[in-house]
Amino acid sequence: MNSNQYISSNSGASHSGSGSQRTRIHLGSFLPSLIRNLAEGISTRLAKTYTEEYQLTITEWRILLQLAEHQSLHAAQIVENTSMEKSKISRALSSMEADGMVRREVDDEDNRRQRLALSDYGWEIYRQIAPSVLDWEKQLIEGLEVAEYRDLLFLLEKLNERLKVMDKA
Amino acid sequence: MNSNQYISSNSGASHSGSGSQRTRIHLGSFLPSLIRNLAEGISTRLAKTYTEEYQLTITEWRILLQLAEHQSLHAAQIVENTSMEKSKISRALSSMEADGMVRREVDDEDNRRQRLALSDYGWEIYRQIAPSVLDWEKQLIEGLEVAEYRDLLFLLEKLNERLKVMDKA
DNA sequence: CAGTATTAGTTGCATATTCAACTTTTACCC
DNA sequence: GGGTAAAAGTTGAATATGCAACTAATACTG
Repeated sequence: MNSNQYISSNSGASHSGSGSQRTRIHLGSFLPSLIRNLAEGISTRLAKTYTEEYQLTITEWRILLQLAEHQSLHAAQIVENTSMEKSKISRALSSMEADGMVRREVDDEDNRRQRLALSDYGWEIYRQIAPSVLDWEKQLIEGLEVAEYRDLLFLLEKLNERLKVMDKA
Repeated sequence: MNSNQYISSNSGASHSGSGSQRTRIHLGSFLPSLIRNLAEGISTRLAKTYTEEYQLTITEWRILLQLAEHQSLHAAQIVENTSMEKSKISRALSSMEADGMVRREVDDEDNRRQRLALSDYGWEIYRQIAPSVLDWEKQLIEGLEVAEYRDLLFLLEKLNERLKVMDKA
């Protein structure tokens, strides 16, 4: 890692203790904004890859990704994996089922749940979109050194874990 | 940085070249999803800090942040800084003005634009919310080493730059 | 095993968001 | 300068979203 620029922190130099004296937020180092802005920028641009040619919404695309990754899921697992509202997911799934992309079957083991899976048509759409999406991501990543990319994945994961811990507290 | 876990990359081991052979996306290392999920998780949880006690929407809060940071802006600059839709910002500003948080004056130099600024009341709200928001962020960051935090800021910035470059291409 | 609590998912409804079309003003250019 | 293009915001109308209340099923607990 070769970052040596000075960045003033929102949480103070000591990086420990509790109770914030400072009442001014510095956006240049305010994590929630930085991450959200970046996410929005990435999503918006990437979405052009698939919303134009296919009529997928971003939400549907994200669900498609989940189902392609795990092949069989319950809605609650998608909620867990994506941090999206369950009502949002419920409606998106209905729409995707109506379009024939998704199959839903009541789970034998628990009749409240339903087993979700991509249909053949769902897979077909996925296969058509995935390559250009991967290509776009590749371009994005080419802005980073290999080590930086690895570190980034590690850090994102670490923050996710942190979020979970904070939820419990 | 002490990340030594193996993470398979979506863009292939060589990390160079162009044209993707692979048609399967691995969510564990797919940057758009990882970043978006994290952003969503952070925003949602943090929002509880200010939506419950004040009736700010996330959009309004983000605008508040912008105005507190730059003290005088045009709407277009908020669009630029946040990647939000200009109509979204337009309506949020109207609402914020109606609530007395924001002042809008037509810009002398260009009558299409308007000079935006927080009112005293706007600042008051900001001062009431900022501490707990900073506190929450501090808790989040405490999950990282100091060097990791620095690296993260660096990487987020680098990706933003990369996005801009890609837009031009 | 009865009664209560939890969980999975859906839905009503109010609000928020998007896209495109529009107004007004400024910039460009011959 | 006159005419066209571009930019800053606004707005109508369709859609998406979030919250809370709801149904149905399972889990817990005495």
